[in-house]
Amino acid sequence: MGRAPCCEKMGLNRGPWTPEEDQILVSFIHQHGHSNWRALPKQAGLLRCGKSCRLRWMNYLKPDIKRGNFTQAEEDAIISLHQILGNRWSAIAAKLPGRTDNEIKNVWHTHLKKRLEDYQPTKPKTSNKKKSTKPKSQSVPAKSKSTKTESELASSSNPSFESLFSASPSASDEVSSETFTSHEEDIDESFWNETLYSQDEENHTSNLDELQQEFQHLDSVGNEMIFDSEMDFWFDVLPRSGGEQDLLAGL
DNA sequence: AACTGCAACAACCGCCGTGCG
DNA sequence: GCGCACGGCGGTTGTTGCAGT
Repeated sequence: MGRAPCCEKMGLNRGPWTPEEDQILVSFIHQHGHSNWRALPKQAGLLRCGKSCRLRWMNYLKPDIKRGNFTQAEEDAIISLHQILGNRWSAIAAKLPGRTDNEIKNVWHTHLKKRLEDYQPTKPKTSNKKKSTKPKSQSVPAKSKSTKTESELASSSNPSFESLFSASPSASDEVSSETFTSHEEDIDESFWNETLYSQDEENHTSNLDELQQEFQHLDSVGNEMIFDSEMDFWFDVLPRSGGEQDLLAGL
C-alpha cells in the first residue's frame, strides 16, 4: 500500500515556526522526550508533522545548539572536513559540536563555496557586492536520481577539491582534474598545509598561524591538532599516518 | 524614498537505511 | 526473507532583510 505521506496536508501548519509553537515543542520534549517524532505533534497538540517538529528541534531548539557566526577555525574545519567527507553534512556536523548539518550546509553554500571561488586565481574576482555570476540555486537538475549520485560524486570526485587546489597561490593557473584525483587519493601533510595555511597570504594565513602557534599540539598518533577554545574542541586538521581513517572512524 | 537584486537562513521534499513484526 | 514505519540525510526552495542604484 505504500508509505503514508510525510505529513497529511490537511490542517497542518507549514512555514516558519511561531514562538508559541516553539514553546510547546520545547516544553513537551523536556517533559516527555522525543521517542516518537510522528506521534509527538499529536501528543503535544501541535499542528505540525513529525518531520517538521524534528527538524525544528534538531536545527534550532535543541539546547546545545550554538547560534551565531562561525569562527574562522570552524570555517576552516568545515573546508577541511569537506575535502575528506564530501557533502556529508551530518558527518561534518558531528565534528563541530553545537553546529547542525543544516547550518553547515547553509554556510558552505553561502560563505565558504564563494570564498573558495574568490581564491580562483584565473577567474576575475567578483566585486564586493555585485557578484552574482551564478544563480542562487545551482542549475542542478532538481532531484531525479541525481541526489545520491551527486553526494557520491561529491565525496569521490569532490568538486571543491578542485577549487581548493586552484585556490592555492602556489598552484598553477591551470591544473588538470587528474592532478586532483591523484592528490585526493593520497592526502598528505602538504595538502593540509596548502589548504589550511595558504589560502590567503595577507589575512587568512596569519590568523591560522596565530591559531597554530597558540593551540597546535600533537595527539597520540602524531596528528597535528588545532584547538578552538570557543568550542572547547580539538580539530584533527593535519591527519597523517592514517589520520583520515581515525577521523572517519570517529564519526 | 522607492525599487531591485542578492545574501543569508529556515524550512520543506523526497530518498535511503535500519529496525521490527 | 519481506514489507512497513520511522528517523535521518542531503538537495532544494521560499522568505526576509539589507545594500546598492
